[in-house]
This record gives sequence, C-alpha cells and structure tokens, in this order.
Amino acid sequence: MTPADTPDISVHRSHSAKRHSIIDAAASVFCREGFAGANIDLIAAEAGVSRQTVYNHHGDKENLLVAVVREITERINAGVFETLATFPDKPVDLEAELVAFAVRLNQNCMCNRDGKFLRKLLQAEGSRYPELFAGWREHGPAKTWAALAARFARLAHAGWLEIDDPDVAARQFLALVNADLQMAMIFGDTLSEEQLRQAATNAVRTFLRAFGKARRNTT
Amino acid sequence: MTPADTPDISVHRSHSAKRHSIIDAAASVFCREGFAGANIDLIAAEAGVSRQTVYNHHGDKENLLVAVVREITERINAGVFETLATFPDKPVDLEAELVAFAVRLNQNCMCNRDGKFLRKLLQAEGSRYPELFAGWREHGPAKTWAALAARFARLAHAGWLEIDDPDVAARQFLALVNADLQMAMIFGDTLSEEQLRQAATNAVRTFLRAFGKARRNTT
DNA sequence: ATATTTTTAGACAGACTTGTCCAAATCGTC
DNA sequence: GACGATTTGGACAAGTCTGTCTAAAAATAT
Repeated sequence: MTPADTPDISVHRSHSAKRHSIIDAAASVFCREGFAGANIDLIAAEAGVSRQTVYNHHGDKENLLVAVVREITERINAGVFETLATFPDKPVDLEAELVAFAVRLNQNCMCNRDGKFLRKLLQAEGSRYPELFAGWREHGPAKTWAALAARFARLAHAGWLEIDDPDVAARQFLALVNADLQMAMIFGDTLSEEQLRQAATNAVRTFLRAFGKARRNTT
Repeated sequence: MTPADTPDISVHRSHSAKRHSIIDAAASVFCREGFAGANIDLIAAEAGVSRQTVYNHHGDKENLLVAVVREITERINAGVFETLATFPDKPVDLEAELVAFAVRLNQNCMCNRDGKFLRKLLQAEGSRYPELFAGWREHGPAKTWAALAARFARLAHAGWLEIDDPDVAARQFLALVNADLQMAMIFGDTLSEEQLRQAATNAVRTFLRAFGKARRNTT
C-alpha cells in the first residue's frame, strides 16, 4: 500500500539525521570538556534537540560515548583508506609526490577534527574504557602501518628505495611527518597548510636521505 | 586501597612530607580521572590525610592543580637537563652511544610517570588553562630541542655527522625515537626496557643512515 | 482530517562534589 | 607534663548532574 515513497526510509532519515547531529555535538563537547566534564544539557543544546531526545536515541551517557567513538573511528578509517589510495605507486618525482602524500595524510587523517578528537579521547579515557578502543587499537594503526609498509616495499622493489624492514620504515615515515607538529597538536592548535607542507618537506628529505637510492634503476 | 589499616605511618609524617604526599596523590588521581573527574576525597585517601588537610595546604582544587603542574614540570625539566648532560660529546662508537642516550632519554623523561602525566594533562586541559602550561610551553620543548641541536651541531662539526639544519635534525631524532612507542604511550602502557632499546636501535640506525658520515675525519 | 509516532519543556528525586565549620584528638617542643 | 600548632572526622549547605516521568505539542503517515 505504499505507492511511491517508503515511509520507513523517510522516518529513518529524520531519525538518523537527529541521531547524527547529536553524535556530532557530543563529539565536540566530549572533546572540549572530557567525558566526566561533559554536560548532557549542553550536548542537547548544541545539537538543537531536547535532552530527552538524547536519552531516547542513545540511552545513557556511556552509551553515547560508545556511539561517538564508533562513528569517529569509522570516519577516520575511511579517511585513511582513501588517502592511502593516493600513494605515489608510480612516481615521476618521488620527493615531491611523497611530500604531497604526507600533506594529504595529515590533512585528512591526523590533524583534522576527527583525528584530534580520537587522540584526545584515547589518551583521556583509553585506560578507563579499554574495550572502547580495542577494535581500533587492533585494526586501526596496525592496518595503516601494514598498508603503508606494502607501498614502500613495492617502491623498494621497483628500485626507488632501499629498505630493510618496510614496517619500520612506514612507522618512521609517519613519525618524521609528525616531528614538527607534535607540540602544536598536543596544544590543540590548528595548523596552517604552510606548516603542514614545511613539516612534510623536512620529513621526506630526511626519509629519502635514509632510504632513497641515488638513481632509480628501472625503466 | 584505604590506608586506614596503617594509621601510624600517616601520623608520623611531617608537614612538608604531607604536602608532598598530597601532591603525589593528586598527580596520580588527576592523571587517572582528569581534572573534572578527580575527587578530593579520593586524593586525600590516597595521600593518607584527611580532606581538610588537603584544603589547609593548597586551598581549592584549581590551586592544587597548579601546585601539581609546577612540581611535575620542575621534575621533568630536571630530568631532561640531567639526561642531556650524558649526550655522547666525544663518542667512540657513535651508534651504540646514541642508542644508549635515546634509551636514557625515554626512561628518564618521556616514558616515566611524570612524562605521562604531563602529556595527558596537557592534552586534556591545555586549551582550558593555557596559562598553566605557558611557562613550560615556552621554555620546555624549545630549550630541549635547542640544547640537543647544539650537541648534534658539535658532532657535525667534529665530522661525525652531516647536518644542514641541526634544529630539524634534533626534532627528527626525538620523533624517530618515539616512532615505535607512540601507540603504547597513548594507551598508557608501561614499556619494557627491551621495547625501549629496540625502538632506540631502529631510530638511531635510520638517523645515521640519513645524517651519518661513512667515516669520521678528525683525529 | 485523523491517527500514530516523535519531540519537547519542565519538574523531579537521587546521588555526588566542593568547600566550610567545629570540637576533639594528636603531634612536636619545651 | 604542658602548651601551641596541626590534623582529624564528621556534619553541613549549596550547587551540579544524571536519568526518569509526564502531559502537551509537533510532525508524519494514511
């Protein structure tokens, strides 16, 4: 009897739209105030809904935190995957392309709102709710490192790099990229693109000094 | 948990000893629960004093936080200074000595209780109480980096290293040393000495691949 | 237009904290 | 042993926050 539109979907859409705005507001407040300091009235106000609606959707405060963490980790994983796909597999100017890749990685994954939130919440509540981040801990960084290591291994095989242990090289690449940003990130500062580019340039230069070959040997 | 079974101990402590044990307990609780979640009754219990004594010594909660941060930053600065003094200025086996130095740096400064506390509190409350960490922000990492950069510059001048920008090299050295420890540190895990040594070994190897000279050229 | 579901505003109890006050117990010192 | 300073335990008010409940309002589907 439902001719054209499916009521479940439209209901679901408004439902999930509110759900989403609540999660967004909760992420913002949790990040600013911490879990203990977060106020559900404030989250409701920031989401533009009543407090009761927050409880209708997510139950209690701890449950809301779970929903927020799940959402954010999914978004981050998607961003990482998407950015990894832009790795310079067939480079022409390896240095320039690695710099651009590093900038993308920072902009899309490490330095954006989600990255900041996850880092902050991880450090604040990671030991209190280990099960919250167990999934991410297992599949997040390890998978990223492995994927990046595979790319570097391929570049090494193609004669661009000279790498003993691709896993170590991948971790060190990421560490170098963040070397100049640590302090700003820990303080929650927002980084200009110029800063990101400078940091990536320094990092890639050193990375290639350690692992680059003087000249490529493939066609 | 409750030190009620050993009242003699708490009774016998002097005024300044109590002050110190309060700051220690407060640091522990602030670090575990965050500022908003920290409970003064719990701090008092963990310090083995009554709640009133906490208020007698440090006034209100915010004041207690100030005292704790001051104490911790002083201890960290002392540890950094002390460790920097053990930098291999006249190395025989540069690689081995840099590895040992990196291990000391992590054990005494970055990975110990104080370092964990400062990192955690900085990220949780750094943007809420910027004046709390303003002094450290200005004089902490910048001074460390500058001091380390000066050491590397001297090594370069002595023919051990080939470095364009000693400041960048110093930051990258620290970043590399932490590359394998990031995840464990963010989760608050305690690191075995073997892990620290392995991380330092990987870091120094890459650092010397980038900046080391094949052979020293001085006497 | 009507029926059903969702949302809202507000009140509410229960629990928890902070910071103060005070009288009694205890400590260091003479 | 006595004295002054410190510490203690407990009571206390004032405030905040969570989570529930209710009846009215709004939105949506039929």
